[in-house]
Amino acid sequence: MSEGETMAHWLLKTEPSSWSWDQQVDAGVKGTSWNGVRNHSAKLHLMAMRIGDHAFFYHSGEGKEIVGIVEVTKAYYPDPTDKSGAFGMVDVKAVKPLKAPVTLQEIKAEPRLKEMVLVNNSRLSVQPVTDAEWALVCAKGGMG
DNA sequence: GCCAACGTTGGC
DNA sequence: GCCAACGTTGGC
Repeated sequence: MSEGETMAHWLLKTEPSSWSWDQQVDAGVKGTSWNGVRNHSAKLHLMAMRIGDHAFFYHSGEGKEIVGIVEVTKAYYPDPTDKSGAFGMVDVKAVKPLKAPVTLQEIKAEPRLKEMVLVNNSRLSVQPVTDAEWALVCAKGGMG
């Protein structure tokens, strides 16, 4: 990353029944590949991620809350589980859990977060998060 | 369990 | 290249 450049922030969504925060933590500092993305918008965001970027780890379905923060440890590369070769993935490792998970309900109740992709396009599995949104959610999560 | 939103597929 | 049908996601 070049001098003075701010790190981008993201949000990664997962069903805890298929991949949970606890599993991410168990994966340790080595991290794991964030595979299985099969959506072109999500792919573009994955491609824009760089090593060191941070992302919220969101549990959809059961929970519906941001539970932790992960860090990108490897930039976009081909996803071997995609036979077509069209999609790729990044590697992420768990950084830390939020002191208090921030629920979708809380996010929707906060006017300053009404532009969050999570609110407006909840189906997108890889989302950009603005610096302001990042700071607000961190504060709500006791990470201020 | 329902259904709206969205992406993908396939016939034309 | 359009669009209807279909499947999936995910909040409610």
